[in-house]
This record gives sequence, C-alpha cells and structure tokens, in this order.
Amino acid sequence: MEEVLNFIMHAIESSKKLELELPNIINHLEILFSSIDEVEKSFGGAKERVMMLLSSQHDITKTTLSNSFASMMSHDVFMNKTQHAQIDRLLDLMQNPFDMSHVLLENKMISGGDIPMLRSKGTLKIGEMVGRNVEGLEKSKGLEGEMQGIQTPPSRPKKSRKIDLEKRTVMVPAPQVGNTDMPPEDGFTWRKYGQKEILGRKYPRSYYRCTHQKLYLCPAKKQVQRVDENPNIVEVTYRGDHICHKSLTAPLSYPPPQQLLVNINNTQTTISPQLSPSSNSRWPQAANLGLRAGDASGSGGPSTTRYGIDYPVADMADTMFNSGSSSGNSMESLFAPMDDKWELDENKS
DNA sequence: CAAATTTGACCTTC
DNA sequence: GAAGGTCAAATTTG
Repeated sequence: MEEVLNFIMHAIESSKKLELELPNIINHLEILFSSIDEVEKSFGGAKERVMMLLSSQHDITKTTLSNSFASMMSHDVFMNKTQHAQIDRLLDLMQNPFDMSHVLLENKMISGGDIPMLRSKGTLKIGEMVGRNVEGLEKSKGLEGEMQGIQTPPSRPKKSRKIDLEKRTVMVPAPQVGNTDMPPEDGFTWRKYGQKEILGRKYPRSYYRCTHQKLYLCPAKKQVQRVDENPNIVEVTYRGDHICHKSLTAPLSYPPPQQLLVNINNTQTTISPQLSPSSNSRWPQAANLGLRAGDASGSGGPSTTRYGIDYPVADMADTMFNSGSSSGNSMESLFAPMDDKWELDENKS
C-alpha cells in the first residue's frame, strides 16, 4: 500500500511540476512529452499496485475501477485548458509533415542534438479519444455467436458481428518511416486476420485479433485504419477485452517508451457518454497505444508484433485501470529513463 | 516446419 | 443487394 501511495504522490508531484512548467515548455515538445510521460508512468505504477492488491482481495471489478476513473476524467483532472491547447498545437504539427520536421529541428535545438523521444521508432504519439461507440448498449439481444462456445457443424459456424462487444476508437499517429501500415503498439500481440477496402475510405481497414485468441479464447480484436484526411494518423478501434494476461502476449521488458503521450478529448459532449460506466467496463486493456515504426516487415511472414508498453496520457483511464502492464521489475525500466528525462527537464527549468 | 500474413470467398447485418 | 466483418487456404518468412 505504501508503494501505491508513493506512486500516487510521485504522480501528483509530477503533475504539479508539469503545470508549473507548462508556460516554459510550451514549445519544447520533448520536454512536454517527458513530463506527461512521467505523470502517466507514476499513475500507471500506482494502478498496477492497486490492481495487484485488488486481485489478491478479489472481486472489485474492472468496471468499478473504470468508473472511478471515468469520474475523474469527467472532471478533467488531467487535462486543463492549457493542456488541451498544447495538444491542439501538437495535432496541428502532426497534420503537416513539414511542421513535423520543424518539430524535429526544434527538438534538436532544444536538446543539443539529441532527440530522445523522436530518434527511435515511435516518434510523436498522440492518442485521440474520438469515441467510445457503445455499440452494444441496446443490444440486449443476448450474446450470440462466437463466444458461446457452441460448436456448429462443418459448414461455417454461425457468427455474429453483433456480439456484445463495445468499441473504443482512438486516433494515433502512424509511423512516419518504415512500414507505416503497422498497427499501433499497445502491449499485446495481435494477429492480422483480414483486410478490407472500406467504402468511402481511401485506405483499407486491417483486422487484428489477439494472438492467443484460440489458446485463451481471448476475444480482443482491433481494427486499424488510416485516416483519409491525414495518412499520418491511424484510427484504431478496439473491440473486446483481453482475457489473456499481458505477460503472455508481450515481452516482460519494455523498451523505454519515448513516445509522446497526449490525450485529446475532442469535445466534452463526445467524451461524457464515452465514459459511461457501461462503456468503460469492457474497454480493452490495451488502450495504451504505441507505434512501431521503422518495421518494414509488414507484409507477410511471421512478425509477431512485439509491442512495447507506452501509455498515452490520451487514455489515462485505460492506462491506469485497464492495462495489465508491467511487473515489478519493469517499473525499474520504466522509471530509469524517466529519471534522465527529469534531469533534463530540471536543468531546463 | 511453425507461425504469421495475404486475400478471395463467405457470412451477417442493414 | 451492398457493405462490413470473418474465415481459411495459400503464401511467406524465420
């Protein structure tokens, strides 16, 4: 419990720090990123500990947890107006490749030649919560279809798209280099099972399901689609919750998440319903999107998607309550780089 | 050879 | 019947 408190206190501290420094780092995206990252990690650590405690105590459902966070989010705890403005700016940058290069230059200047958050693969990462389409809300038609475990003979088993799986859509930047069609990373391993041209959409939609779908009957799925207006952003729609443990699907050691974490609530009106208890209760655990850029192995062949963990502030709700993330050990790897970042930040301030 | 991706066909919904 | 979602055989890759 003490550990939880430590994490929370650290998160709060980091938040305050961020708030104070905001005017100074408004143009320093890398610092801004690090700061957000710090806050997120701390809350993530707290969440993890709480989850561990809960699982030992049993029976407090994820729904409850999600609701709690939904409530927090609805009060905009983590996103004040200034932060929203920052995100708007980042989005603008994302929408213009030229501006992106400007960002790079900008970071270079700031960091004296090194661009920790942009130099590797992830580049900028903006999670935009565009909607939680509670598709299943009125679909009390009952659970039909694939999760029932009813075996139907040879000719294709009956399946239904109307399974009571909620959808959650997030917008994340597409990889800028390499195979830009790769789906965002989110800590789980996915297997592509289809791709389809969608009417009115410029780019095809890819369908992924949890690699362990068969082994663990894990119902988690996701769709990845590039945004027409801005190919630099992909729309990821999650359906179903992972029931397989993350450790089964992702490596135990996570690469330092050097990506940008931004949560964008388009509009308050959009968000509120999305945060309804019912819609939260079954969010995919993997709400934390990442990017795997620079991987040119996108087409064909076994390329088990090894997703590093990263937690966009974008979806801190999920980050805190839904991602079955790292082990105790991993926290070290999470915080180690952060210390460096803060050193950097503190030097600036 | 196992595991992942590709892709055309099939299924379900509207 | 059209469109979206899924299956599964074929293909690719390590």
